[in-house]
Amino acid sequence: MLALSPARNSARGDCFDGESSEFLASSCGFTINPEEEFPEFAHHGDLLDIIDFDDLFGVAGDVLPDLEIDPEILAGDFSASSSSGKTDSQGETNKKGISGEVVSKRDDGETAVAEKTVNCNGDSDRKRKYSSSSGSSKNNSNEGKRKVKKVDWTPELHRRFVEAVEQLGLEKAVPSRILELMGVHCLTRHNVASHLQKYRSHRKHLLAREAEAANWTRKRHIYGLDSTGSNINGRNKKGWLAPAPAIGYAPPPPAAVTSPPVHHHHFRPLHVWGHPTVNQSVIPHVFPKHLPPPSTAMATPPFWVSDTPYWPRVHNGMAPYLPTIATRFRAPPVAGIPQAMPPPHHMVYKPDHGYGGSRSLVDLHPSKESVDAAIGDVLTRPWLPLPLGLKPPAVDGVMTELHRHGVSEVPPTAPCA
DNA sequence: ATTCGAATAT
DNA sequence: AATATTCGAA
Repeated sequence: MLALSPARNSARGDCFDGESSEFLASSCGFTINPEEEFPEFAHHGDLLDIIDFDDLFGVAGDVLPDLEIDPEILAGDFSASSSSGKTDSQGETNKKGISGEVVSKRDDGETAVAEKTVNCNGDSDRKRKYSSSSGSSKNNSNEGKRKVKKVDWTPELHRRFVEAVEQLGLEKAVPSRILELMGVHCLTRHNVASHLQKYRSHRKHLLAREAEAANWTRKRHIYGLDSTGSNINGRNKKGWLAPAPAIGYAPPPPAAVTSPPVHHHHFRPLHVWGHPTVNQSVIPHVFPKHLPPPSTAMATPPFWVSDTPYWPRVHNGMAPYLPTIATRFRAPPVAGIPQAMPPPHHMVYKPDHGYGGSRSLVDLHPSKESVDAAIGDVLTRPWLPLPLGLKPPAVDGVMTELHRHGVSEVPPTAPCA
């Protein structure tokens, strides 16, 4: 019987090291598009018969990764793989053993973590249905092998990715190291590199915009919204969270009054998208095998509600990705700004794949800096309306204070337009 | 020879 | 838009 595990990357199964696989398995998603990849079969229909789509896409639901099969693999051309065959790409290909077990053949030797046998076949039973019977035309030896074409970067995967990046520090966050730390066997260095590229570019973008926005907002926040599209939480729609300042920037203090009950988990789960905010001192070098399931992660308290650094100290050199303090500035909820209404507590996390994480209520509490800035603004431009929450002092109080300072006469008010 | 990462392709 | 592949450079 021919197991149909992909050359590398399996849709599910033990994509990760150790025990975490259960919940992470779902993260190991790849996509397959039978119609596209097996045109010839599509006509005959036997492929369709063979494949149990329900099984594939239905049951597992969102968890089940989509698989995209590489035609060449289907054809049986295993070794050649696709592409021009740069040494690079092939090196990481996992070949499937006779048993159907995937043998990792990564080219970066350093990996120790991941080598614990990556069996990206956890799902092999299901996949097997695919290619088995329809023999490959070219090379029967590889019958049924499907090369997974695309990796679906699920929130969990991304989380691991980000965590790895954080642990490494942006400087050292190169694909091979990230891969290592992630401990996801079904990924290749290329997969990671690609994701990294996107990740960086998103960040760059975000940072640039945020800096700009912060600037703008800082000056004009009394009037309204930040025009950037970033929400006040610093996360864009896609959830590529803007990084926290690298150095010397203390996280905002927890909100005193409004802060919801916060639980301090020692192994605080991470936000799915963007930068997980990990307590570096607690998180093991290797990704914890007992990472809590996504559901738990969603209830995660805001990053700064902990004694941990918001952002791992990063030495420099990665300047392009480092935000400035200004970029972290958040306009306080002031007059005219819709965000004044705090979100319900349950909105801490949004499990959609939309990469959109929302922060908890506490997150919205203006930082001291923000408040100071607001006050500063008011002092600078007293003619503008006061932000919500700021009340003018009572006349009596002012008078008293003036008297105390030796001012007994106050000129008549000259109403400003 | 390997790995990175920007550019480019799908 | 997301991911893969290519390709020059370190």
